[in-house]
Amino acid sequence: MDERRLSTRPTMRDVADRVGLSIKSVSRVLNGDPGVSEAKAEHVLTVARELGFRRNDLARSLRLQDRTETIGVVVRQASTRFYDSLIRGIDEVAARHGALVLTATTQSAEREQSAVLALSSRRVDGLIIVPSGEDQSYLRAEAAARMPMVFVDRPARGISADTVVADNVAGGYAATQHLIARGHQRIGVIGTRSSASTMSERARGYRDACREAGLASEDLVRWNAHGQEGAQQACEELLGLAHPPTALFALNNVCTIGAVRALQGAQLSRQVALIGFDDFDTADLLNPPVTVITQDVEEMGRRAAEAIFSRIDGRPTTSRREKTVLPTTLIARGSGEIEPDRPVARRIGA
Amino acid sequence: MDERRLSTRPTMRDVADRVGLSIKSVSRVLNGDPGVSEAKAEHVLTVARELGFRRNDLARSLRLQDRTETIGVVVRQASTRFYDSLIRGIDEVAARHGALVLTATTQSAEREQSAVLALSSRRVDGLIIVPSGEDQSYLRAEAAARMPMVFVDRPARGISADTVVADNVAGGYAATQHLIARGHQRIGVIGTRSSASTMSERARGYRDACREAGLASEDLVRWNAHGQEGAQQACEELLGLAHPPTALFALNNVCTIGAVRALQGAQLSRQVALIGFDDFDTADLLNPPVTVITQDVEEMGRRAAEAIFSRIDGRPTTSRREKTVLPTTLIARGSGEIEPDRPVARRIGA
DNA sequence: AAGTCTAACGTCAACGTTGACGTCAACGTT
DNA sequence: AACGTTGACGTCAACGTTGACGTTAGACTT
Repeated sequence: MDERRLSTRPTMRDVADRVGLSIKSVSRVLNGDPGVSEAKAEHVLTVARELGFRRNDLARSLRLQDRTETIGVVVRQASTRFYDSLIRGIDEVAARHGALVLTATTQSAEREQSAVLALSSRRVDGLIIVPSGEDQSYLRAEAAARMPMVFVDRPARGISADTVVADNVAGGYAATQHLIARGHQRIGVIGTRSSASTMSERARGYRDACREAGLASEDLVRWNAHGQEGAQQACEELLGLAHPPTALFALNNVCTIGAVRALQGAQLSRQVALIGFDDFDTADLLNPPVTVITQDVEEMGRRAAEAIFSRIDGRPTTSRREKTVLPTTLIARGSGEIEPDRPVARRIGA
Repeated sequence: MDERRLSTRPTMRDVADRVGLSIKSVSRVLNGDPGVSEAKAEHVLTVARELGFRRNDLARSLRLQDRTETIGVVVRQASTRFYDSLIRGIDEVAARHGALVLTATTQSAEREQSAVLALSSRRVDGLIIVPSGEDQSYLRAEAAARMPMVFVDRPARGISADTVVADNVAGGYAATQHLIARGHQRIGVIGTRSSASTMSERARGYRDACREAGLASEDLVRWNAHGQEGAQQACEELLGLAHPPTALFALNNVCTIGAVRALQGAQLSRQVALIGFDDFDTADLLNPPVTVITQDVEEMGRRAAEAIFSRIDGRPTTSRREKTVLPTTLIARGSGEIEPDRPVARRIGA
């Protein structure tokens, strides 16, 4: 009764044979196109259901030269909260456009390229990329073919495209000024890679604020603090200096958590101020609660998705690249409001 | 010089025309097949690069009936940490098999089906699903077509397939017993949906332990604590009872964080014990540090991916379904070791 | 009665790629 | 000199689907 090859999915051909119609009529029914009698249409649908027919969208989008109704997202698995929120924002907009969001995650910067190209080979309608590699010029071909692309969190290098980023410089500046305003003169900084633009911009904001206040800064910046352990060690090193900083600025949330760990370990949570870049779930539950600079990551996702769809829906890919810069906000919770221990003489004077 | 239609990607045809070879020879070169002279092969590669040629994998896998070298993952965006770790585990194994992992996230249980079917229509080689809907019988067609499928975290309903889950009952039992051993007799439970098997199994472990110890339990279980706010409210309600619980068991990490918030708000963090199911980043930094039952989510991802690939690589999809149950571990950090306030009389007696 | 129209179908070719198989010239063998 | 072998190509058909364009038979017009 069922002579089809095993382990192969039924096609319109199979449905058509069973119903006694041409494959084209089946296609019509399944796409809701007119030109098939009510009765036969009904029959087609029944048989399709019975056979477990699932239209092969690969073949479909091969034929219909245009849309696959799919957008690709490429992110590196690293910072915790970022990923979730970003996708949520993208999903929200994509759902409104009836598109599917497929995310490819990469462990390393090197695999970014293969993930991106794999999505491109699958002919997604657009790409949202959080670049982690040093160079995105491998996307020149896609750019030439006018594939809509948006870079999020950091701008691409070696290629020009729409970009959605947070105002990292302003965030770094705000954090630093907040600390300076409370009397801190020695502010330590912990970051991962100085080559990442997010990191270097946050640090630039820090340096700008320091310079404005007439503070030296460079000797208190520690790069290459990878993972929570790395960040913790970097903090411990800073705290162990002859002239230790009285405040810390952690450039992302992994660093922030490492810093909290270092401060708790050294029993200094209540003496040394801390501000972290990017909020995290339990920031308000720690002791003291952690003051942070937040970026609205979900909004970044929404903006990126909107940019993609506006390109897909006609805005020419050759038109001027847009760079969206989203503001950051300081949320004071306690750790950033700790004042430096003042010299005894001045304390008496106060 | 460049007369191709705008905004269309170059195909092997374009490369072939430029080189003056047949399309088949180009295909050979691009696949590293033999039968093309060194010199021409070189030329083909150069031209392909110049034109920005990217093989259309849709067409390729349409032709080669077999693999797309892609596996699909469908998860619901909800619990924080779970997602990241799971994908990391899956990615690790997939990378070893040279496959791409494409993740579709869904906001709601209703959209699970459309995401799964979209991946199926794109002919992924296998599906890893964290079911959130109530029923997965919509996958019958895929099962009939022997599409490899693995369900993670919860078993599917309405269809049988390989499954990878944590030992939720044992975890719930261990948490409860840990509290009972420290003298707690009234243990409150906060969970989201009693209909989710993870939740109900953890609660079953709790009830088993209570029954064994001769404790009543049911009136201290609070369901439908959605989101951190919901969990916080549910806890506050429990703590406000005439006979409040002396310990809390939060059934997932969102609930745990809500519970911490409630306890801190009521200044009871050091009086009421707390154990959370599933670890989270800052659990050891809270005050007191939070005792948790951990499940190795990354390992769940690895096992699921291994199961998928073993099905893809030949293990017949008709062979017996395997259910992998991973152990859970209790990590004592402080919050779970708080003892109940004993009545004065007994305290003197001790 | 011949013509026009329409609904309900069908045929064909094409999307981009690759397996199966064919052609042809150059070469080595006996 | 006839034969087989080999390397370097090319042709064709097919994967599953759909747009463009037939082909019928019946209903409706004049």
